[in-house]
Order: sequence, then C-alpha cells, then structure tokens
Amino acid sequence: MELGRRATIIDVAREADVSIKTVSRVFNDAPNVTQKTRDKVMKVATALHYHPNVVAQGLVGRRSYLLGLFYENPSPNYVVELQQGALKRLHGEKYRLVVLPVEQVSAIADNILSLVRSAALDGVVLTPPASDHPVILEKLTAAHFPFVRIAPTRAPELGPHTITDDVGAARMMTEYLLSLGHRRIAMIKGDPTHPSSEARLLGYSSALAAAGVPMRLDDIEQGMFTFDSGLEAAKRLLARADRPTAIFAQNDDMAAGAIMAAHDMGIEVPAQLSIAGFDDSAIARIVWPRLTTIHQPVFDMARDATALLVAMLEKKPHEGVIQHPVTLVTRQSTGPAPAA
Amino acid sequence: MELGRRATIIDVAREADVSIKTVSRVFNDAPNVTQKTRDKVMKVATALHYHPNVVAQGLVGRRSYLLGLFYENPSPNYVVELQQGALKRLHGEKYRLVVLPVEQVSAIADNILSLVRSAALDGVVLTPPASDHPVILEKLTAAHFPFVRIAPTRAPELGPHTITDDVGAARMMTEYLLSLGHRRIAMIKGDPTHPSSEARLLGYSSALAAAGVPMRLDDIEQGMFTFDSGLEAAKRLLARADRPTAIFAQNDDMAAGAIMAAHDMGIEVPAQLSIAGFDDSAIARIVWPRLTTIHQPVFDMARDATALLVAMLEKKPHEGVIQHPVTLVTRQSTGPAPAA
DNA sequence: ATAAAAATTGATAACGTAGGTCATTTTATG
DNA sequence: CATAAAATGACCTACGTTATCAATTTTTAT
Repeated sequence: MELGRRATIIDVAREADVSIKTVSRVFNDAPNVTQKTRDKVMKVATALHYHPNVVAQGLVGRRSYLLGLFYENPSPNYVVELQQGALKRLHGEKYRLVVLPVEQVSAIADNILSLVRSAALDGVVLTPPASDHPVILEKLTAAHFPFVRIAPTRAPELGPHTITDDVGAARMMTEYLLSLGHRRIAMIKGDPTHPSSEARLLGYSSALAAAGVPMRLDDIEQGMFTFDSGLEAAKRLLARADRPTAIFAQNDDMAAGAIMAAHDMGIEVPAQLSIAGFDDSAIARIVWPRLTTIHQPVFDMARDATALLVAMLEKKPHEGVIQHPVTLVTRQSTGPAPAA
Repeated sequence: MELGRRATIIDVAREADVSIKTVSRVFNDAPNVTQKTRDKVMKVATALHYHPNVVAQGLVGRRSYLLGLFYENPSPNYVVELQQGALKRLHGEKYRLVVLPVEQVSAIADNILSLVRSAALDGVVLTPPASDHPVILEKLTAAHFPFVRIAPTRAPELGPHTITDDVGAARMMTEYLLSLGHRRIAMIKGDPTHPSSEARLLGYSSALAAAGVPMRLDDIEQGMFTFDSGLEAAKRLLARADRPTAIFAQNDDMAAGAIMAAHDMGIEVPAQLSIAGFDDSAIARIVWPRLTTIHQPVFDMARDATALLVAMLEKKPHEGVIQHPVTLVTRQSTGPAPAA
C-alpha cells in the first residue's frame, strides 16, 4: 500500500490474512464470524485507518446514502432548525444530508427528477410548499422515488409524513387574543403558495365566527413570511385612523416586522397594540417585547420525517403519519385590549 | 429496460444505436464527436431521462463530488449565509454540499479524518474556529486532504483561504464610538476558542490606546457569541453604578442580547447607551433600534472559499488568499455619548 | 472414533462508468 | 479519385465493495 493512498478492503484482508469476504462480513455485522476473526480484522483495520468506501458500497447496493432536504428560502431560524432536526436522526449513521435550497419551488417542479437523480439522492424530505406541490408529488410518485413530507395539507395517501394542526393552532391563538378583550384582530398572511397560509386563516376566521366577532376583510393583509413583508403589511394596517388593537402574523419573522413597524410609528406594544406570531423560532425571544407565538416543533418534525424516510429506505416498519402537538407560548408582546 | 429502473449508459447506447464509448464521449465533452451524433445521443438520453450515475463516476474517478461544510453552531443567520454562499458557487455544478455542524470543534478534531473519509468527501470548507484548530489542520495536511479555510488567523502557509481584517474592523468601530464622544466603551468578547475574539479585542484596545483613552479591564466581559450570553454580559455591565456609555459586542447576536438587557433595565438606546455589533447578519435589522455593526461579507467569503476548493480539486490555477473588505454600517443603536 | 451437521471461509461475478488501444468506417481535402 | 484526417466502435481493465454459492473447517451426535 503506497503512502497517502486510502486503505482498501484488500489491504486489510491481505494484512489480516483472511479473505476479502471475511473483512466485508466483519464490517457489515454479518453472522458466522468468530470473535477471534472479528478482532483480528478490526485490529488491522484500525491500524490501517480503514473505512469502507461509501461510493463503492453505493454502486453495488444501488444507493448513495445521500438524503436531500428541500426548502424554499424561509427564515434562517426555520431552516437551521429543520437541518438540525434532520441531522439529529442521521447522526452516527451512514447517511449524509445534502441541502437543496431553492428560490421557488415551482421553478424546479418540472425538473425535480433530474435534480434528485443527478444528485444521486436515495430520498428527499419535502418541506412546505413543496410538500403540497402537485407536479412534484406526481413526478416523484410516478417514478417511485422515496420521499417524506413535512406538514402537507393534501393527498395524505401519498406516503408517510409529519403534521401539526395548523388550523387548530391558529384558532387557539385567536381565541387567546379574543380572551384578552381584542375585537379588532388583524391578520398578516404568509406566502399564498404555502398551504399553511390558508389553514391559519381558516383557524383565525373560525375562532372569530365562534365568538360572534365579525371578520373584516380589510384587516387581512398579505405578506410573504419575510421580515420586510411583515413590516410593510403592518405599516399599512397601522396607518389607518381606525386601526386594529391586535395583529396576528402567520409567522414570527412577519410578527417581528410588525413590532418594528409599531416602534417606528411610536405605537407601544403591548399597551396600545398586541402582536402575535407563529412558529416560535429563535427570533421570538430576540425582539422586544418578546413575542407571544405558537410553538411549532420544527426540529422534531424534521427529525421524525427523516426517521420515516430512513425506515422506508431500509424497508423497516414505520408509521404513516406522525402528528406533533403545538402549544401557545405567551410572552410580552400581547396584553389586554386598550380601553376604547 | 424494465419499468422503474434508472436508465444506464448501456440503454442509451443501444437506443441511439451508437457505442457506449460514444455516449461517454458525448457526456464528457470529449473531442471527436460530430454535432449530429451528439444531438442523436442527447435526444435519446433526454427521452430515457438518463443521468450519468455519479456514484459510478465517483468510483472510477476516485472522487465523490461531495464537499463538506464544517461549522460550530453559531447563529442561524451566519450559518445560512455561509451555506448560501457555498451553494452559490456550486450551483449548476456536479458538486453537492454536505452540511456538517458540530457541537464543539475540539470534540471531533481527533476524528476529523474518520469523519471526512467515512462521509467520502472530496474536500472540506473550514470555518472558525476549525480554521485555526492545530490538530485539524495538522491531520488534514498530513493526509493531503483538500481543504480551504475561512478567516484563519494563523498558519497562512497551509493552503488557500479567504480573510478579512478583523483587527482593522474592530479598530474602525471603536474609533467611530470614540468620535461620538464615548470614553467608556465596554466590550463583550466572543467564545475564547474563536481566534477572532482576540483579534477584535486587539483592534479595540489599539484604537483606545491611539486615542489616549485608558482601557479598563472591568469593561471587558466574556460572552460566547450567543444571544443569551450577550444578554447576561450586558446585564453585568449595566448593573454597575458607574456604567459604560457604549457597548461594543463582538457579534450581532450578543449585541442583540445587550439591547434586550437595556430594554429590560429601562435604559434607552441610543440616548443613554450606544450598542454596536459585528457581522451585519440578518438580526441587525430586526432588533430595535436597528444595529450599528461591521458588515462582514460572509456570503462572499463562503462563495469564494468554495471556489478555491473546487479549483484545487480540479487542479486549476487559483489564488492563495482572497481578502474581503469590511465596512462600517451605522444604524440607530449608536449615538452621541450622553452628557455627564 | 467417525459420520453428519453446522459453522466458517473463500473464489468470483456483478454494480455503472471512464479511459486506453487499435481497428474500422466515414468525412474532408487536394 | 486518392489520400489524409476525423469519427466511431470493439474490447479490455480498473474502481472498491457486496452477493452467491461452493469449499473447507469445526462442532456435535452416535
């Protein structure tokens, strides 16, 4: 074995004076190897710094041990939590995680198969809105390409996924704001191509209806899940003479933008205006006042979705759907409605 | 070709009625292929959804086309910028990015070779503090394993890297605060295992010395580059009767924590206290008041470092060092020193 | 002790691609 | 039309591993 070259299974076999096959058996925990042989092989392998070549294993096994994580550029907090959750499951395993951020899910939908194949992925984790994109789902399904989805809202029959109750969570937050006495609760919606935007709107409107509070269409502003879009939407809402007493933004980034708008306009939070978010991402504890929000277990969802994918790939038994609970986290950005 | 199976080069050759060799020539841009043949092959390849099997290519070419990005869990904003920068360079290329967050760089230093080899990486991008870790550098160098470094502070001879002037940037910020009339400028240091902590302290102290302002050791607090550590450090600084009029935190996350501390303690920013950060990450425009900081081109550094790594791997000519400029970004968190 | 059964080990063919060497065919050039 | 040049094909080896099945060794039962 020349200097600088990686040791191969052949080197180990020669050095340990056993067959290649035996070394292979040792490294794959195959039965029918005596402890003595196992020890001898492992000793040599350690001495030679031998690691099985994943690429070669991939060729013969027709897999790459690469998983893809698809996401559309939302907030850094969300992305990092996703990644960490996925990696948590992969830790100590043979699988590796390839990150695949895309500008626009719809832009790559037609080429999804090219993408996953040229990257030689074994499977992918889809996040919203990719988890609901009809073309993506159809192409992957038709090609029998393994995938799991995080928080899909439609086509539950298309394989394993993890979900939360978006509608119920939005209803919970709206009920909380109502309980504080608010009757003019505005909502800042997220990117309309994300299905959770509609789900959260539905939870909001159903809570209002149940309380007999009329929903005003001009209290609903469009955002894009980004800080800046929340800032702008809030400015529009707050510029009106007859402004709402509470703003419920569909994610924390937009809620943070709304807080910034209030500060810029000299409106006190929560004394004059309550602001609520959704996700409980890192940003919620960074803004001042700290944000009341819905805790979404993004980390857990990503971890469990990845676990489902791995189980699929290894043909092990696994659940079809894993539901994660959401909780209301009250902090300092919400308070009693100001007296009229 | 059975249903559901991936097309191979053999399928394409048969269908297009050419030799395997010719298909290979087409896909590898080899000379001596007529445009007509090329078109014919490409047409069949497209129809069959053929993509060269990267795993097989990797086996014969002894590479995996996988690059690793190492980082030690700093702020999400920083991480995402790093990733985006690296991916920017890889876009449309055969290379893929594997993310390798680690809790503690020192914990994996001894196993760095096992790590990169078992993941079958072609090369890695090291970020601080890994870019300065002696064991990591030594092991990778000894094994001739390709790596590039972002912002190393020592051993510049160990290969290509991208840098910024940390010392100069910290000096610039300190001079700016001095110019506003501040004479008691506290500093919140970052994780002591990160070399930039010392560099930024040096820039700070040299600016003070040049201005003839004495440096008080009790104005220097230890942080860990996290929001919470900045919050705690600032609380300690501000609890004193004789408190500083400005706080220069060594990154934005800690500066955001300091702003939170000021809010919690009822201290007005910037009227009573100026706060400055470092990095210009997304958080700088999210906190209120918006943060005066040093713009670090993290995205550019990651992109260029990745470009250097790819050039190394392809044995193309490349620079040894790429220096990126830093700039002072003034926002609303800093102002004139309050009258004594 | 000996045969039979069980456990362990080994020889060799895949996996899909690249690249080398020549032989052969097609195209371009004068 | 003759010749040179370019394009293409046939065939082989290598890459490092796992899977199949046969060969060998060890253990167990009689």
